[in-house]
Amino acid sequence: MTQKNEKKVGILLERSTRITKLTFIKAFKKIDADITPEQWVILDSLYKENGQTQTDLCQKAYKNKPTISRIIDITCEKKYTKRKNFDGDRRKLKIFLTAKGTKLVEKCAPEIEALRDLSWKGLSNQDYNTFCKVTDQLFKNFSSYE
Amino acid sequence: MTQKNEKKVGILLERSTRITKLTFIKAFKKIDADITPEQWVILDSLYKENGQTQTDLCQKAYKNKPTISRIIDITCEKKYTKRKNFDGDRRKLKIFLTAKGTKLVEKCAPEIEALRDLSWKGLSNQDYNTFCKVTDQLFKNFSSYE
DNA sequence: AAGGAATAGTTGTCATGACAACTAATTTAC
DNA sequence: GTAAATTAGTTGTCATGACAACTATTCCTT
Repeated sequence: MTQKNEKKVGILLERSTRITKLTFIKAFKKIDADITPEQWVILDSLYKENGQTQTDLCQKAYKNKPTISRIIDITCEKKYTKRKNFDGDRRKLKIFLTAKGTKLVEKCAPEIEALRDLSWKGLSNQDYNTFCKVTDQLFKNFSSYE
Repeated sequence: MTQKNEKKVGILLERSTRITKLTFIKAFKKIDADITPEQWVILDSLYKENGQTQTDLCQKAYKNKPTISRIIDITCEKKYTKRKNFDGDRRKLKIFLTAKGTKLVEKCAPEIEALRDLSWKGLSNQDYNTFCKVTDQLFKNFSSYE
């Protein structure tokens, strides 16, 4: 394991995550979409399944509740989403994409698709599968830390 | 490529990055070290090579200049680092670890080492190599976007 | 030598992410 | 039925990260 100890998982992940996010930022700017990568994650999730609770969104996006709440504040302000009461449980809210939000998602989808294609260029299905395996295992390994 | 398009690189990276960072936060708390993961990256870099410029640190950490400047503001306030003038170029500063900073790095090192070991548990050298290859390729792929 | 371009670092602003704490509502245990 | 525990979402605070803009300094071009 000595060879691996020369490489830090953190820096590899940070680097990749950062440039991925930066590239998404550029893409949105390129198509003149007023949205951040993080907001996109939420809107895209709602596009697939509209009317989710904030807790649903948290879990899907691996984000914490305060962060989700704040992102939704902003997407509501931009009129991309709307908060509605959840029938049967007064604590919960349902979050809906607006027509404006739906339009935006559809506008962005081709460019994001292109980004996805770009990201895996020069890599095989096997590479992808190993990447998934590694990220899953990292998640498991760190989930057990204390 | 249709299979891969079901999976988004962003979310995989985000998830892994987040839990990695969270685990580092827990580790520092566990050993009662007053430091964040991001600050650690800077201190560790200085431990290896003391007296670097901020730009050096930026490049090594894949962070932008304002962020580095702010992190160093805080590490200076905590007395872990000190800014000094760079002989021969009045624009530049050299950043040094203090004795307190050095002590902190040495205090943290075993736990961070243990985290490193934990992170790769259940994964092979081959997995690691593929992970590196994938993250490098992602970096390259996105660096070419526009 | 002079002026333009590039560089090092800083400041402002906004967004996101972590933790802690809180309120209100629901669920669980007795 | 009641009280304790848990849950959904919000607010506060601090740290980080992005972009834009800025000042001072150095480098490059003419």
